[in-house]
Amino acid sequence: MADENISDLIEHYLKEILADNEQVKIRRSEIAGLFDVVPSQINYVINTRFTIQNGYIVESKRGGGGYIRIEKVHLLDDIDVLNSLIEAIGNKLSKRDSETIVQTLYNNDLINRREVSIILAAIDKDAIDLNNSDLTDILRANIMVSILNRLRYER
Amino acid sequence: MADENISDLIEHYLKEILADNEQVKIRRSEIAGLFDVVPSQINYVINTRFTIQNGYIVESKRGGGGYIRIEKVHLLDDIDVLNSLIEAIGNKLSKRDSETIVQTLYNNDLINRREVSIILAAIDKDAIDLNNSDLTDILRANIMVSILNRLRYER
DNA sequence: ATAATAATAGTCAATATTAGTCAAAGAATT
DNA sequence: AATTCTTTGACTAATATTGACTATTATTAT
Repeated sequence: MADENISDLIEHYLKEILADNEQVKIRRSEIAGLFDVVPSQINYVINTRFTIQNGYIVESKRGGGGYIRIEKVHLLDDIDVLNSLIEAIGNKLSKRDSETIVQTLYNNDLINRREVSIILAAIDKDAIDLNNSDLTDILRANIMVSILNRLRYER
Repeated sequence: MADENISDLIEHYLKEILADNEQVKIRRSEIAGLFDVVPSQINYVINTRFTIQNGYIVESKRGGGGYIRIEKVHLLDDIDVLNSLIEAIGNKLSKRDSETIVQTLYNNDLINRREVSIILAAIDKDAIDLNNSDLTDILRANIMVSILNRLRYER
């Protein structure tokens, strides 16, 4: 415990609060001041230690009264399918593969018919077409991964 | 929810009244005085939080006995809601407006909580960010319109 | 009636107050 | 030595707050 760096200390500080609460809402500069680090280090801690993979979602607001809120989410038990799909996607995804994935989700009862059509609408060719098929495949991958990550937990 | 900014407090104050009433009629300077802000901040709150997309119409009158009236709007049916939202989007859509739209869909029972989160995941900043904020707004608009169109006959 | 004045609300740009990004430098680990 | 992780700070972005100026409507005076 003695040889922790400051990012670890900040991480533990926040997780201690999260042990008793579903969420923690902070003012970035306040926490930075508390640990005597620059404010952007708080972002570093969040980006490296409070990711969705770890079961946290983060939202924030700038301007007066701004904040960062970290929320603990309950990761579902049976998410092997999702994890392997996310892994398999990588950074590009063809239309054909995306349809296969949606079908897999449906077959595994991870989404229903309505959700199928919402997801297909989101990655619809016309919606994400930018006259650059590489870019379209990248976007399709990003959007699909984002949705799959969302399906990993419930609130 | 103690440490919100003043604009949020004003928003909640008005929405609390609107929870029990179809409309609320205020004197701008009175509300400004109540929260100790300049009168034009009331306009800021209205312009950012009581837009037509959020299901409110606002009308006002100047001069003696002047007022601002905020009214909850009743769209006739689901199709109307979807059409007016699609119309309002145009070809670009900010993150803030997109969240308002999703909220409106939910308030009108057009989507459920899970669908809210799937849609938000689809238009998540990280998913559709291409280092070009104009492009991001265009993509967000495209995807949202695509989903709204799907919801028109998926029901 | 008309003109002047008072009493409102609206607009817009400047400023303040937050958080986010990114790349470089430094430290720790392999 | 190379690689990865941490720390820092300059710059950017988003949101809120403020106030000077403008526009509209009502009231009062002539």
